[in-house]
Amino acid sequence: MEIKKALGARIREIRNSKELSQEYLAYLADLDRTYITSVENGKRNISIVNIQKICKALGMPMSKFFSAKDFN
Amino acid sequence: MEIKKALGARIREIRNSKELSQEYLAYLADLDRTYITSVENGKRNISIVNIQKICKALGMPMSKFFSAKDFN
DNA sequence: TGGATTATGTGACTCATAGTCCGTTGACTT
DNA sequence: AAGTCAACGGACTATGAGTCACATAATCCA
Repeated sequence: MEIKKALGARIREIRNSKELSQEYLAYLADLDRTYITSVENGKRNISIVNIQKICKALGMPMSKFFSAKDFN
Repeated sequence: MEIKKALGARIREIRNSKELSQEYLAYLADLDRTYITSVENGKRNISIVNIQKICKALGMPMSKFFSAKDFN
């Protein structure tokens, strides 16, 4: 899968597993709700700083975030 | 360590272990030579597409790239 | 049924910065 | 001296960050 889509899908997967809304995740990560939407839908080429923000908000270290087989 | 610096240090570590010059890595990754310099020195907020390009050029899956303890 | 709320998606926009391309400098090597 | 490598700077263009108004669909409940 294309990397932006893989990353978005991974975020959505974790967010759903924790039963967080996009809006609440956005609040936790200090990002805009619509920005989270577009990232999850693979429309943004997100940078490392925002990846880290989202990982922190999801309560997951980046090492674990990227340990999914999508990133092999 | 701050994320941009950690990521730059990680790239440099792997690049050196493979004995590649910045210029040759830039060529492999289809990026600019001066850009690799600034990324390695933690000055750039690199995006996921370019992280993937560099990982491919280094011959390392992103999952392994981020498995270093710097990213916990 | 209909209106209120919640969650998500989209297009368009501004602005800061990502990223390129030119060249220079200094350290090290042969 | 000449070559390689890393770092840096200026000027430039491309693009990501961040936000907004608005749309859609689902759910709940009066």
